[in-house]
Amino acid sequence: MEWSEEIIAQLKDLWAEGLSTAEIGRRLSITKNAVVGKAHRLGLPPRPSPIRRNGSKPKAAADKTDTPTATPTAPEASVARSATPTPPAAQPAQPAVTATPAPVVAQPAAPTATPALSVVDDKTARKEKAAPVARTGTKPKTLLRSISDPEPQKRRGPACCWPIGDPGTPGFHFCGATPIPGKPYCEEHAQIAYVRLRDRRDSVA
DNA sequence: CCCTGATTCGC
DNA sequence: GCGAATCAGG
Repeated sequence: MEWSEEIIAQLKDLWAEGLSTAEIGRRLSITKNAVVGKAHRLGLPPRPSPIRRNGSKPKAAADKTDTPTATPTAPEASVARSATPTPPAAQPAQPAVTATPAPVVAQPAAPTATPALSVVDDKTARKEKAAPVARTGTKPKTLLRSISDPEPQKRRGPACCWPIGDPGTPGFHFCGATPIPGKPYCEEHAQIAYVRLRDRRDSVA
């Protein structure tokens, strides 16, 4: 895996967005393991992990240089590391949600120089069976983050909010095309935006 | 069973 | 450094 700056940037962004590792992986056309592994190496803030491995390892007992209980006066500043910008309506991305289409807030792989778009259908191959219609009540508005918005929205009509480029980058902007009624993305991007779960199990064998 | 993320370890 | 395998909790 060629972890270019762009990919890493996207990973970070997606990670910060609160997407699950598997979700990010799907979007970047990589495995969740790769995502997690890289995320850790990058020193990204760990997200609510359901577990905390600590028992003994049957595989290999990594005998480290014993860990003394040097407890260095651990502070308590550990507040909610999430501290998400909290978008207008929809939640950032609740990992707890199951069978959910791609979080509207999250920005998928930017079409610009991103293999995901070309390969995404490879593993995800959305059959378009279950229309990822926004959950009743959860109206995905055009939640723009605190990014530099050159043109907020000249037009009043809805615009595809598919992110082009990376947030924070000078050339960053949104698709802006006319979205599908009921969806925040245009038909083109809606296809790749809404990726249903339960699919990459069989791919890998 | 499904999902999730974390860690370990061979490469 | 990378990621599959594995572990582990909901």
